[in-house]
Amino acid sequence: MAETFIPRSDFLKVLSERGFIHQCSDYQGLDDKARKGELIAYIGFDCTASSLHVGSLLPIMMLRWLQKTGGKPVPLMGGGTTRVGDPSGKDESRKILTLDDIENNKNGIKQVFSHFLTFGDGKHDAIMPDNAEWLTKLNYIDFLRDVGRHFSVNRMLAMDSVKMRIDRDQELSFLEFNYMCLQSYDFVELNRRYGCILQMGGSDQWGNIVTGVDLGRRMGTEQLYALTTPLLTTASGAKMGKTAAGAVWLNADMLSVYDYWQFWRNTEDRDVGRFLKLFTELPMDEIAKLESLGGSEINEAKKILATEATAMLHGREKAEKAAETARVTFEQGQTSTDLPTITLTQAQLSQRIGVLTAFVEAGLVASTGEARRQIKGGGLRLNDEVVQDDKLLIEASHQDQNGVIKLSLGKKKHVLLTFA
RNA sequence: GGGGGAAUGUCCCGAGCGGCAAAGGGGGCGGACUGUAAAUCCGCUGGCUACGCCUUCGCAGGUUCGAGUCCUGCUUCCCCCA
Repeated sequence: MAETFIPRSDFLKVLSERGFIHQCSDYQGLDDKARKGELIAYIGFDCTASSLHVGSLLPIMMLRWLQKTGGKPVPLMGGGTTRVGDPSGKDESRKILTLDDIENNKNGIKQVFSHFLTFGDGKHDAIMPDNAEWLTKLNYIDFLRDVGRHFSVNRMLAMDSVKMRIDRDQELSFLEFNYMCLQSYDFVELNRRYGCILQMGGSDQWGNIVTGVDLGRRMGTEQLYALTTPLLTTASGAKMGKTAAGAVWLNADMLSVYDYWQFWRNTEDRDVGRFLKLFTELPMDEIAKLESLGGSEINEAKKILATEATAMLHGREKAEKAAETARVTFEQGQTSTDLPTITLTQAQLSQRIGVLTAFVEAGLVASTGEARRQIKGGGLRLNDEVVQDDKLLIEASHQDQNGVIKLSLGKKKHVLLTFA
């Protein structure tokens, strides 16, 4: 952010010292607004998957801080815009989702927000509109006359998201080309309906957001503002939120609390401080202490990061439990009964189960072929013993005193088998 | 409308004189080293009832003992000329 600008509002002060800010259309103007009264701000969320992943956490945290500093957060469901598809930052058009998919995705995504925001009818309570409410009612000719006339195709062509596609000779359909018009219109609509004056988002949204600010001016709203976050990558340059098993989902039914905790626990050293600021609410001086830890002591900071971040999403109790499970598993080398568990039948056990099948059932490997290869590479363990023989049969004698069998892939991934 | 290219292992990029489960990267996973980190080194990276069988190179046919590789038609994308 602008070096010369020193924010005075609580909202911008927090965001800037924690590293949330990449660009703002008018720091001073926004700061003044935030100081004067209640700031109403929105962030749009596309309904392209049935859960958000950690990549969306940054914007969600901004809404949370907004609420904590006296503003009113408006997470906007993109039920309408998702039917069009945002071309920003993508070099190929996305598959067109069916309305059913979008509706299902929306329901999945909604759940997450209640963990981070307080909803209700109060002044500072969050509200969650869906842009399908107004976008699907638009009449084409009316929209062109009232809104479309304010858009300059010349300028739209110059925008990064569009230009990139054109420069690379990649198809950009008229449908997608309209996305920014709809997003811009959302901003105006949210201003009219709720008095929302700020739109936030990732840095890839900058173009779409300022286009909305501009549209507001032309359509006679009060002054609107744009604020974006930096694109979040790990210190080694990887995109945030992708792991082997896929995305780091926020919904517990798609990624267990324990795995979520593990995701944060495995943060690179260099990222610990940055992540503590962005994804926890620990005070800055405490974070400063944690990030100054050197060598292996930084692991303590990682555990705190993991527990704090997990507590915010899944609750303190579950987070502590995940931390304890990890402690028992990694630091004492014991089998915690709270590790992810798969239940098979007693009948299956009595007929004995091939190791390969067992690891596939446990979800640790995708196929028996992969299990075979992992065995060759020494990557599979049964009750902490390296599996040598791919013909090994698992039977009752492998159960511990609690009737549990532990399967591991590598050193970090463990699944327990129980029998009912 | 005419001419010329391209589509490869369902993560991506990308080689491939008719014998190919298909070179090489990237990414990912596993191993070693560590601190559940990074860097580095090594291995693996179609499926299965597994010394065998099955399915893969845009789609559909054809030639051949044998086709990713040759021929025909189709689809999609790119380039040049109109």
